[in-house]
Formats: sequence, structure tokens, C-alpha cells
Amino acid sequence: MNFESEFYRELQKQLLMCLVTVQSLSLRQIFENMIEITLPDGSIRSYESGSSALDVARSISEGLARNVLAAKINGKVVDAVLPIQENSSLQLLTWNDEEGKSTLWHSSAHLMAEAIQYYYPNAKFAIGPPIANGFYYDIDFGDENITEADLQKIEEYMKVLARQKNTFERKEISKSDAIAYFEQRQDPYKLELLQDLADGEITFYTQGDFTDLCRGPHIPNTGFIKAIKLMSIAGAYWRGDEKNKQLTRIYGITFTNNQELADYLQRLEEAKKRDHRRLGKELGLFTFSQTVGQGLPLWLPRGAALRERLENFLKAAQRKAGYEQVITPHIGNKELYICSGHYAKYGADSFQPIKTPDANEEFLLKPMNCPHHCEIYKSSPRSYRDLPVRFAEFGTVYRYEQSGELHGLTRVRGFTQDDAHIFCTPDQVKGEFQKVIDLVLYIFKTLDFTDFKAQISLRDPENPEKYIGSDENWEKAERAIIEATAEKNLNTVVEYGEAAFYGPKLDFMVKDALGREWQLGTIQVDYNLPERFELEYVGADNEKHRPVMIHRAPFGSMERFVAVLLEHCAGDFPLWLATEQFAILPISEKYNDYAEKVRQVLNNSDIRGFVDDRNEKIGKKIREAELSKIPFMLIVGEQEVDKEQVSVRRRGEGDLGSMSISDFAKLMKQLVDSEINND
RNA sequence: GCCGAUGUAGCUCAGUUGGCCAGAGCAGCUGAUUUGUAAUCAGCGGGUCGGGGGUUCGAAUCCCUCCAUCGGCUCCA
Repeated sequence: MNFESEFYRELQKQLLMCLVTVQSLSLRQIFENMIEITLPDGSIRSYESGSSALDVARSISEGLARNVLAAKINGKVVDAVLPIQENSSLQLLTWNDEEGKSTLWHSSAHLMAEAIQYYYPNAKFAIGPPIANGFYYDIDFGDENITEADLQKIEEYMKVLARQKNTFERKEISKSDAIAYFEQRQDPYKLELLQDLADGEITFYTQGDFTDLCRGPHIPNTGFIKAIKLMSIAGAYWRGDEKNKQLTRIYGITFTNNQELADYLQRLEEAKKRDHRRLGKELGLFTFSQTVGQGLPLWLPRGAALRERLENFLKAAQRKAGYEQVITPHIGNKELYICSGHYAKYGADSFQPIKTPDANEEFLLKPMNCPHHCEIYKSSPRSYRDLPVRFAEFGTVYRYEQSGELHGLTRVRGFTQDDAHIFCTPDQVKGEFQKVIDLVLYIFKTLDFTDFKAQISLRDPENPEKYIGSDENWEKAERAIIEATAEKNLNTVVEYGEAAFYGPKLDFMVKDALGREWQLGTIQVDYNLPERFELEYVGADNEKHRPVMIHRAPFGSMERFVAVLLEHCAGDFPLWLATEQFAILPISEKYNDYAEKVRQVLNNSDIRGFVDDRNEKIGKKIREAELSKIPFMLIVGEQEVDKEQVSVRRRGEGDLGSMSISDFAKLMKQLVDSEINND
């Protein structure tokens, strides 16, 4: 009995082990050198060792194989033709995967290089990566001058090469051979890149007549590239350094079919209709004048009114949050900026000093408000009981931005910051920082900016000389920002080297219609200016202490904010911001007097609008009101006059029926309140 | 600032192998019409063709230069 149970237990153990072995390694694997591939849906399939992702795709369907651009094996993106030697998890990457797209675009950059090499045998190639929408290649054309007219022929030849379905051949190569190859090709850029690569990790890719130093991966062959568009040509400095030679950068984009390309170009056209420069002109918000000067926006009445509403909105929120408004002049003595350190840093590249009859004095157009606010802080002695103090000002500043940088309202030379400076004790920093985050989030929420990025900008550890202030203070400030954002559960990215020269910051980035990122709100901790201006407060210990300063601007600047807001809502503003909330449209001139009476009643209730008293048919008036994005149309004719009513039409929705003037006023109030008080 | 492109009426655009007083639509003005939920009809006015210089018998068109704008690069207190 005892022996028997011992025997059975042993048998059971053996059987169990057998089962385990069978589960992890099938018999076919043992005998035929097979591997197991785990697909994303969890299914496991066996293949001969050395099979590629493309083989796996073929075993599923030919159609799938035609769409496989690359593969992700055990989390790493590789060539779809790479032989797989061991059990792996595999994801087939197609056009629908970001990595699939970027592989196609990376290969397209090589294809473009091949076509360029055909027409310009002496061209030297630098780098050619995939980007968010397509790819580029930086090329040194030597003495040749390339213009957009040349893109056509390159594009055509790329199509020819693509149709040849040339394979991308990967080859591992020794460093010395790689160097020899590019020395023979006299390509200084590749040679420089090779310097940073270790022997044993260098690969070449060849398709057709073109060989490039490249880590890969690439698509199986050029035939996957079906639609090609070279977009533009631009100068770009080698390795992004303005001291280096400027290369010619060609941007392009490719697709796996022609319809995708057509759709993409269509979307670009649509995006251009949202461009704030175009909408600003169409809606009569702002303009520029060559005579006034470039980068100096002129706000038209409607734009100024819009801006005023935004300012009032923020002022009200700031009042609640304990800010006090201050006002400072547009210029300041040069000494002020020498004291702040800005003159040493930016003086040479700024609007130059203003002279006075007194040869010994010079003034600068203020490029920022902080020094003025520091002087306000200093105007009276401060106790720890007074802190924090928060000085807010819509301060207009002037910066001599490089001419090539100017861009509509997003990058200008004269602009108004919704600026404020908070002076507080060191242990108030985190709390104040978080209150500012709340304010920014409240504004973004009210304006429906949901798609933003919060970026923590820290020092560049490689270039400490770019910054002023002690290491200790920098560390304190950086820690304060990281902790404050963490406690607010803010989704952040950290960028090294993006800090201001005097302190780290938290920036809120929003994209424009064409996907370009702009910094709007900013919050910056500063231990430096209080030092330079010798700011003090008396503590509970009756000793003097140094306050910490927080710079912050939730909009960033009125100009840039309006620009991004315009692109965000395509000019169709929320009701509380709309220039005209209603248009009264009389059926004929006979009802103009009644219309005017209605307008006055509504205007007296702070509802904005006008009477379209032109001698036009009602259809035309409606069409134009719709096109100029007026939220409500009030149609008045014989019936409305008789009943003292208005017939209400909502833009984009249509006829809402008739109601009394006071009911309409009530409706408007309700709608506006629901837009602003949404916390 | 650098590379490339563009600049014709208030707006959108046509006109360029150099050649009659530079065109259209919309907007504007005048008149007719007095209109019921996305364009009524007719007439009229409006342009140093971005500025300056040059080539030519003749320049919106070709060349030079400056200015501004657009797409990038660099920069962004």
C-alpha cells in the first residue's frame, strides 16, 4: 500500500513533467527546428526557424502580406523580411500603425535620395528621417541651386523607381569599411555621423543604386510606395546649428495609395481655411501695415472688442484668485535691465535704446514686465503677513524677433502679455504654483482647449553656463514644479534645455490648424530676480528674508492666444465671445424701425448685435449672417411687429420659432452663463 | 538672420514666347424692387500691376535692388 502510493505519486509527477514539456515545446519543434510565433490576438502559430514576418503574413493571407510594411518582434520594430530564429511575439505593422507609416516614410526618404543622386551625382547626403507627416532629407548640393521647379522631375523619377519594386537590402558592415565607402563618396556628413557609431552596430541599406548608412528598418521593397508628393524645399543647418553649413532640406510625403494622398492634400486645404491670418482678415479682427512695421499688429474694432472680453474674463478670475492690477509704463531706464540681467543677455538683439536730450540716460522699450513689478514690490516694506502679493498687468512688450520668425499673430514684435508676478515665501511656492495651474486649467476648460501638452522645461545639464543663479536654487525650483504638477495629476513631458535662463518653467502647448505647436500659458519659478533686485520681506523672526517670484501668463500673450483660439474654433466663437451675438434681419425696409427698437432693448441688456437694414431679400441676409458666423438671427416682419416678437434662427441649426424679446434675452443670458461658469 | 517661393482693384484670382485705353467674380456706390428662413435685377465707380532702378521702340511680363508676405531652419526673456 505504501509502496503503491509512492509509485503512483512518482508516475503522476512524471506525467505532469511530460505535459509541461509538451506545452512549452511541441514535438514538431523538437524534431523539425520550428519556432512559435505569438500574434497580438494571443494565438500561437508554428513556423520554420528563419521565417520572416512577411512569411507569417503570407501564411495568413496574401492580401495581408501586400500590406505589411514592417514588423514588431518582441517590442522592437524591424524589417518585415528579417529572419526570426526563436520563439517571439510578433505584430505585423501596416499603414494603420504609426510605426508602419514611419517605416514607409523612412524608406521614402531613401527613395528620394536615390532619385536625387540620379540627377545630382555630386550631392552629399546628411540625414533623412521620417517625421509626423512624411519625411525629409538634408542634402548638400554643392554649387547647384535647387528650386521647387526641380521637385517635379525628382518626384517623377521616384515613381519610376518605386514601380521597379527594388528590395531594401540590409548589410552589417565594419566601421572601417563604412568609413572607406563614404570617403570614396566624399560625403563628410556620413563620415561625421560614423564617428559616433561603434564598430559592430553599423548597417547599410541598399535599394536600387542607392546605399545609405542606416539603422533601419525599411519596407520590403519600393513597390509599397504608391503615391508621392514632394512638398517643399527649405534651408536647414547641419546638425541644427546655425554656425554650421546650411543644407537644402526637401520635405515630402508618400502613401500606399493615391486616394490617401488626395485626402491628405484635401485636409491641408481645409486646415488652411482655419488659418488665423485668413480668419482675422475675413472677420475684421486685425491687420498689419508695412508702414507701421512688420510684426506690429493693428487691432481692428472687432478684434479689440474680442480682446477686451478675454481680458475682462481673466481679470474677473484673477480678482477672485487674489490678484491686484497694476499699471507700468512702456519704457524703462536701461539701468533697470542691466540690474535684471536681461540687457547683458538680449541687449544687442533688441530694439536699441531710446535717447533723450540728456546724453547720459537711455531707455529701453520694455521687453518684459518683471523688472517694473519688482520695483513695485520694493516701493514699500513687506511683511511675511503680506505675502503672497500678486501683481497683474496686461503689459505690452516689444521684442525684436528675427524677421524670418514673424508669423501672423503667433510671433510678433509688439504684444501684450497677460502677465502677473507672485511674490511669496519659499514654502508658499508649491501652493501658489498649483493655484496658477488651476487658473490655467479653468481658462482652457472654458474655451474648450482639451488637446494641450504640459511641458516641464528644465536646465540643459550639458550647458550649465547658459543659466544664471545658484545650483541650489535651481534644484529647489525644479523640484517645486515637478511636485506641484504631480500633485495636480497633470500629464506632463519633461524637456531638458528648454528652461528660461533664470529659471525652470511649466508651459502649456497647444497645436494650430496645421499641427504646429505653440506655447500659450506659462508658469515660471524665479529665485534670481529677487536676488538681483534685493527684494526682501520681514519674517516672523523679525529678520529679513528673500521672497521667491513666480512669473505667470495663462494666455501667454493676447496675440498668440487669439490666434490659437481662432484656429481652434475656426472663427465660430462661443456665444460669450462672439463679436455680434445676433443680427436682426427685417423682411423689408418697412420693418427697420421695429428692428432698431428690438436692437436697443437687447443692447441695453448687454446683448450685442446689429440690424441688417440693407435693402436685400431675407434669403441673402440669412446667408450672409450664417457665413459671417453670427450665432443668432432675429427675423422680423409683419407677424413679429404685430405680436411684439422676434423669429429666432440659430446659426447652423435653423428656425427655432418665435418668442418675445424678453424671452430671447433670457435665453441668451442662460447660454452665456452656462459657457463661462462651468467649474 | 539663412534657404526657397510669392506680391495684379477692399477681397479671391485671370492676364507673362514683352505689344491695342490691364480683366472677372464678390464687396462698394446709384437706381428699380418691398421681399418670410443660405445669393433680386440693372447701371456706375475703383488698379502708382509691392517700392526704386535698369534693358527695350515698347515692361504687370526680362534683369538688379529694397520692402512685405508664405513654407522651413535657427532663435524665442
